[in-house]
Amino acid sequence: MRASASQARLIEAAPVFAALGDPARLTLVSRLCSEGPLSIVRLTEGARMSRQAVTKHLYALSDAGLVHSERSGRERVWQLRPRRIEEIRRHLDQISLQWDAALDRLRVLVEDG
Amino acid sequence: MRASASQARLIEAAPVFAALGDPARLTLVSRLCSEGPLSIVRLTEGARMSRQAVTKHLYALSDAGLVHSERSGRERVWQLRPRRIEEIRRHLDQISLQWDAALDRLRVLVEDG
DNA sequence: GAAAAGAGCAACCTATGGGTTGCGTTTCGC
DNA sequence: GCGAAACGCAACCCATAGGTTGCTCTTTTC
Repeated sequence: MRASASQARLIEAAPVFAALGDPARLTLVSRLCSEGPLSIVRLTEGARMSRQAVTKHLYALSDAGLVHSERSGRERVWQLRPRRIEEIRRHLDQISLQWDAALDRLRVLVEDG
Repeated sequence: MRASASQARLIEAAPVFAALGDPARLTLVSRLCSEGPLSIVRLTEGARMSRQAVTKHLYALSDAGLVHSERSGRERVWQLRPRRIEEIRRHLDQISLQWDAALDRLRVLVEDG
């Protein structure tokens, strides 16, 4: 494939990386990973910030397609989006392959880390 | 391993994700991937911004350990940091494994995407 | 040795990200 | 039906990320 094509695909990943580029959001993702679907108040417990801040982070993750929410009674329950996350994984794998290829090429050029 | 341990490791990755969370920086990484070590003017060619802006992005990537530079005569040449990038790959793989485990668990709970 | 190429430094500007607070609205529990 | 719980909405605040411009300094080049 041409470099520009793989580059375009790489750049599409920017919003996802950006969404994951915040400790608070990574914490939320981690909790949804280990604890399953949770409401906002649940997610706010243990987080060192207000419910509104948590909500904003959740919508940021949602915009990147990483999580998904649904109203349930007076609660809104958030959970990971498996399919989307698998897509991203494949994306990362693809990037990794390109990196590997690039690194191999670079190792031929120079031999330091 | 305990959830808090894997969570701590995940959160350490935040600065790296943040560094990659910008289209301009992903473009720079991509170019260093496909074209090898490049000077600042080279990297500025084709980029829709000033040399200073490119420089700032390069130092952002450098702070995350993704690239590395060296003065060569009147030029400063930037390149990827293979070892560091491999570390990050292993990191991503680890995160992927955790995600897979979590997704398996979630699939047991609910059957939608 | 003078001009030009390549960078570094610093000041500055603006939009936005991350956070808060206050208040209104819906839903649950008794 | 009434209070409390869970949330949505909106305004606001502040730091900083991302970008520019202008000037200086060093290194090539001819």
